[in-house]
Amino acid sequence: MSETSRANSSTAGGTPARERKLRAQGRRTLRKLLEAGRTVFESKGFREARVDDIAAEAGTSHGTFYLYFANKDELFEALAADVVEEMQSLAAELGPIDSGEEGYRTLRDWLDRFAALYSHHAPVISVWQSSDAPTQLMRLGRHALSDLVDVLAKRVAESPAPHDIDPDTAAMAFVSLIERFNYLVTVRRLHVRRDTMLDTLARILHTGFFGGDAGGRS
Amino acid sequence: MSETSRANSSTAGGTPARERKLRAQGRRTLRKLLEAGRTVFESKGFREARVDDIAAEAGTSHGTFYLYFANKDELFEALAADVVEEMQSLAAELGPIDSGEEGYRTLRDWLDRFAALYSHHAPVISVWQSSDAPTQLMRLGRHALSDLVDVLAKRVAESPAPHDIDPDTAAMAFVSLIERFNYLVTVRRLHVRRDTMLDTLARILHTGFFGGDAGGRS
Amino acid sequence: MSETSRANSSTAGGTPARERKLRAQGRRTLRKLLEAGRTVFESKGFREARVDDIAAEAGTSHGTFYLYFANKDELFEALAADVVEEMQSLAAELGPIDSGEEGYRTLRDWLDRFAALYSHHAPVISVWQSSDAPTQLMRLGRHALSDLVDVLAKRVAESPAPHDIDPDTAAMAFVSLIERFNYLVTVRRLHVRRDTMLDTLARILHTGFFGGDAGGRS
Amino acid sequence: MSETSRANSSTAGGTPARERKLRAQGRRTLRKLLEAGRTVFESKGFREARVDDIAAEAGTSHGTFYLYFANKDELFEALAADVVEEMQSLAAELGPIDSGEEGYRTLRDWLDRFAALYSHHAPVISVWQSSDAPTQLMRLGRHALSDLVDVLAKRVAESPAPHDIDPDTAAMAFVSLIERFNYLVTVRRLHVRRDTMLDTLARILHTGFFGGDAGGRS
DNA sequence: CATGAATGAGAATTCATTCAT
DNA sequence: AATGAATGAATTCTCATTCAT
Repeated sequence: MSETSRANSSTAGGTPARERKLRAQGRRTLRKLLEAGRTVFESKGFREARVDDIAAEAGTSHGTFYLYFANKDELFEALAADVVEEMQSLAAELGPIDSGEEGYRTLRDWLDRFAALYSHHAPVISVWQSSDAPTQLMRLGRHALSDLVDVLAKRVAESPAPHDIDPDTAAMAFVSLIERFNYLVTVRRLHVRRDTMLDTLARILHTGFFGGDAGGRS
Repeated sequence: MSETSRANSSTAGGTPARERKLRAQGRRTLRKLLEAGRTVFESKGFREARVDDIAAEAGTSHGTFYLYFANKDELFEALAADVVEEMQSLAAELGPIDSGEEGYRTLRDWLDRFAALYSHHAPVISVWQSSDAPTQLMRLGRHALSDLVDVLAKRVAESPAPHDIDPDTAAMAFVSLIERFNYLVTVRRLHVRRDTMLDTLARILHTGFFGGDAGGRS
Repeated sequence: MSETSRANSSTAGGTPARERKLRAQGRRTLRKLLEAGRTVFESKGFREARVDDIAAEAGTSHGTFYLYFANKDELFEALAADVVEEMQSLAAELGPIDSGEEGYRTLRDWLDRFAALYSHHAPVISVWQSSDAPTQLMRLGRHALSDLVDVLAKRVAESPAPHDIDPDTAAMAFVSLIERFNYLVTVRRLHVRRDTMLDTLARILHTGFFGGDAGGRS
Repeated sequence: MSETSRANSSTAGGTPARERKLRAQGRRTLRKLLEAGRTVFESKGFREARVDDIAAEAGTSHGTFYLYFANKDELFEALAADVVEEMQSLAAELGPIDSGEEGYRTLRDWLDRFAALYSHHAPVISVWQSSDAPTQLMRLGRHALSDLVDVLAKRVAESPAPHDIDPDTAAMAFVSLIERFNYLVTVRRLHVRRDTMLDTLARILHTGFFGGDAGGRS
């Protein structure tokens, strides 16, 4: 069950697209452009992605792009909308984590889902985390992650953590760790076996943040 | 003692600078350009930084820049050289971390030094971690951090960590956490009190990675 | 009959042009740029020709140029391709020159055709002969002329020339004379009546290189 | 005796130099700059020659150049002055060429001297012949060569040349041939034995322009 | 005298965006 | 709906020339 539900992949489109009613062909082109955007943003980053690259990747012409999006930012936003939403529901899914084995499993499963989400949306998320985006767009990203931070802060606060741990700070640290780690694996293509990754991260996070007993020592 | 010794800030300069003999004034200008680079890279990121911005910040003219560096990359490299070196010596400083209170203190001190290094070199480090740099430059960054990862993997392996933790993976997670956290604080200007930050991170990392006892629960 | 057939003037275009499919308008612009190149190269020489000048002369904007050619060199090459070809077929046309009146007429006709070719392609040829072009481009020119030198060497060797004449050297001398003379006339605008020019050159060359009898002395 | 007398190599210098009285060291630097100019102009042509290149070649600093010459043009002019002078005296040396063996020898000797002059001054002359120079400077060149053309026209007119040869046109052709041929040999480094070259050119020119009997046919 | 330092007017090129077919 | 064509602002880099030490 490591797939987050993302039934209706963004069919939004930018301002130009919304001002017309799209027919079958139009919707197809729109989808191709969104997909192409994902691909190109991932490989080149936001600034380096050329509208031309995206159009070429989508197999349409340069001008067509502007039939659907007012500019690059809008395409990005369309992609980002999805992510924000998914990120929020993922945050919502994160229930209390107790310090026992059950908490460990809950956490591990959740990390699995987070990894799945990340790997699909890496292009967008990694643009957020770089300073490589117009400030405008970065605000989106901040919102997406801040929900997560809030929930995490609550979970940490609930747990029997050491007294010198500040929940908000801890939550930020938690997000830092998983965001960046997934970035290394997904974007920088550092190879780690999925199981190893989940075992290790879950154990560390459970122990470090949620009072988990480190269990059988080696 | 939260300041790393960085007496001799890079006075290297790029190819053009090395091909001339600099007099007092020249050396001064070189230093101003390096400093300006740091400033501008920090506020705008590598790609968005204009050579013009840097020159203006340094209070020199456009063309003067090219008297000292062949291009933006070279300026960046000059800055990076410093960081690589400091990062390596910081890695070397990280001795064994035991699971007791002494290990905790060692770790906390080291994190303090890391934060100091980061805050001074944020512009450079944050460029490395974004995909926002020519691949050429990123290799530098990879080297700098991989030393750190290696040392950490060794320290984790030594410690009485849970059996399902893979030291290499853990090391990556450790670096992810501290790099990104400091990024948020330094570049994104998220406000956290220094003490809170050190207490929280040290406690979490000690507990999560080095078998530290979480100490007095709340 | 002093016009060489050059029906299909180069419609090639540079790399960017070849990567798009040109419509009627595009082809027109391409042609205008090529023609503008010819004009500007002729009046300013290769190095002094500004891409802006060429664009202006073609009545298009700056950026449009780069829709058709990657840079000045490519435009030049497109022009040069034509010349090389024409030069080679002109070389092939040069049959044996006997020492009698018929040889004289053959030679005079050929010089006429050479002059026609030269006047149309002066901008390109004169760039070749100056050291004023990237070495890359000069190689093209060397090939074009060396064919001519080869044929001429053969013709001179066939003719009853004095024993102390080296055919290869003579061929070079021949090409030197006609190339430079036409340069002076075409590019430097030295005024000489066409007939006078052809009469004089044909007579001199026939006598000097092909054993022609100087005919009725004055 | 194939060396033209060029006892007093230009010691003129540009405006700045003339406004000061040069002492020993100054004169030495001036000479080094002139020599460096020759070298650099030869290898790169006028436009491509950088003041920096010249200064470096002369072993002085950038700024020093401007102590002696107001700009690149002036350096070139200083070099050219010599050539004009030598060219004129070489023109003056060219006496009548009869159609016999004596005329042949006279011509051959003169060509030898021309070749010597050319090889020493190739940088300057080849700049003249390219369109690669400010029009200002080219006028100089035109003067230098036009003297030669005038003398040659006279010599051709005197000789028993065919009636359809126009002396002025012939003179231009003559100059074209020898200028360009020497260019190929000197600048483009086409290898031809000196004797072969002189024999061939002298014979061709004697026969073609001065009614010389082609002598022993092969 | 000599030389390092600084300047700024160009020149080439790229690319997002608008337009016409 | 699609696409080729055109544009021009923005950017990097070069280099002749002037200045200060």
